Amino acid sequence: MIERFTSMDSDPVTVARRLLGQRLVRVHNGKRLAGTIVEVEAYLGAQDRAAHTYAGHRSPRNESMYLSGGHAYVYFTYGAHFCLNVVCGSEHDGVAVLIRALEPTQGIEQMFRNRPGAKRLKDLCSGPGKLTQALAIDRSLDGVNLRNSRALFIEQLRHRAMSRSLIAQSKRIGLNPDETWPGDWAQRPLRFFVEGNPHVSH
DNA sequence: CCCGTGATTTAT
DNA sequence: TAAATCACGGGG
Repeated sequence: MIERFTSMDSDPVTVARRLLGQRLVRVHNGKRLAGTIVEVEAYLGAQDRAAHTYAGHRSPRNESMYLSGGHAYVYFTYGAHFCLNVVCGSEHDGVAVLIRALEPTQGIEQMFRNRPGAKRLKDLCSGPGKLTQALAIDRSLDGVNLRNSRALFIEQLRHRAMSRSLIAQSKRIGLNPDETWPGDWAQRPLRFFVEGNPHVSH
């Protein structure tokens, strides 16, 4: 019996590390689409220049990032892409983990149909916008509870976090260069990925 | 390297 | 009201 991953109450760095190696599952039109999480980023809330909740900012877009740990925060960006975050901590914290890449494990044929143009398995889920397209994740899933939703959830494949030697760290992707950012927020090693896994984003 | 895309945020 | 920004992806 496979259990759900439910330990999202911790800080986003802890949750980020624990999410690596677990399985994201989407059930859409009666089909199961799933993949192993291989790359994530932590966003630390009011103090974090790169977080949507920086300085306590609130808007219709980011409202669900203030829900309690275990909810989904899905937003639309660059006129084309959806990104999926796992909200962490307690209600009002505004902290989350961005899911950046998956290794596809189930429903792969449907994922290719969802992403016309993708040729190789590696093209399917190797980026935050790619994986939401492959798994048919959009704003209709914003705010769902990943602990009890039947449409979107996370299965716990391993009880302990992945071994430290398999987890690599780096600065987060796609942020403004440091000179425009007071402090070192753009440089902090808040991206975590499975060392050597070919499905990590490029 | 460049550029489309459009919601959101920030400047005027 | 207008302009800039953006946790991106795809194509050279």
